[in-house]
Amino acid sequence: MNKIELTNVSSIPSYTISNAARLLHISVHTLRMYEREGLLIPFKKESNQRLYSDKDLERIRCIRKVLNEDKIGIEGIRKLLSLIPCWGIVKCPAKERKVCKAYTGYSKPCWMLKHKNNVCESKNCRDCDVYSSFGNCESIKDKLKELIVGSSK
Amino acid sequence: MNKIELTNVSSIPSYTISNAARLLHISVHTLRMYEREGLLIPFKKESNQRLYSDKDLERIRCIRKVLNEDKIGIEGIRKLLSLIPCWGIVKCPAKERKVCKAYTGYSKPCWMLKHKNNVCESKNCRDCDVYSSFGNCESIKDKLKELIVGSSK
DNA sequence: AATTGTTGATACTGGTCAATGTCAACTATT
DNA sequence: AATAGTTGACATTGACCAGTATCAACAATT
Repeated sequence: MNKIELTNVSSIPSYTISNAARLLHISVHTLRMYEREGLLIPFKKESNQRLYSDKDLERIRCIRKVLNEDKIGIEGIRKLLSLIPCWGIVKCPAKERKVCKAYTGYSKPCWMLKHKNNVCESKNCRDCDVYSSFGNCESIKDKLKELIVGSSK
Repeated sequence: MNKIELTNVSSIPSYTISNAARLLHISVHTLRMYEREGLLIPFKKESNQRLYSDKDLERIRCIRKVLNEDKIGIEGIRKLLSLIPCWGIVKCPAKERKVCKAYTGYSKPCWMLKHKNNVCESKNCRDCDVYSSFGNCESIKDKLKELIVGSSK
């Protein structure tokens, strides 16, 4: 099911930053700003050049919808993202959780932190399920629904 | 444990709106605005007069911190509040969830909706644990930590 | 060689919105 | 009767910020 979604919207990073900006009708600068603010993790070549996939573009459209239509600022989005229960998604051990700022903190999404000595260390955040929880606009709550079953009656 | 917290900060509604405004150094108008925007549910007498408790004041201080320091707007707070997994807190049956806008929607906290034919119908939102999940500023994530245990290793 | 990319800094603009003020008509408290 | 509360509407203000623009120095792509 996740596999299907992944193939429906291509995750292959193929657009340069200027091409991506043209497709989205925004400036190159704005794309870099989103990245600096922690909302976006584009693919990077060895040369450090950014490349964007269709999935990235979808995420950016979502960011812009929230910013422009819902009138929620970048700081607000970051707060929303920091509510994503990464510990439940990547199944990090309770021992690691205790000292992890993604678990104990409240202001930054996990992928903005330097993760050392835990299950995330070897992971690439761009490809992580936690980061993708914001792939489309309602997905954070959908992820909560998945994780919190509550009464099964 | 919850009992202790409840008695530490009084939930007894004792301040009139003008007294509450004076204590918080804001205007009466602002208090009514927060209420209209769905961030606050003051106690109401039969005569419709609002009364605020110390717990209410604490919540309002939290709202103002998020608004003024974190620079998240009212709409953003509402989005945060609508992420509270009420279905896991009040243990509403799966059958009810399916047709409940608090579960299916993404933009309004449950207490802003008219709830009919479900477990919430008889409840007073002001006293509900869901509404209290925003009693202090970090409590939404803390509630998620409670509900999502993840790996128990 | 020319284009397109990278970094970081700095400054400006236009629009949005939290908050306040004020008006009017009414009701409850004291 | 006077005070303090309620509702709704409408206008204003001041601050913030998303987005753009433009520097400069440099590296990679084509």
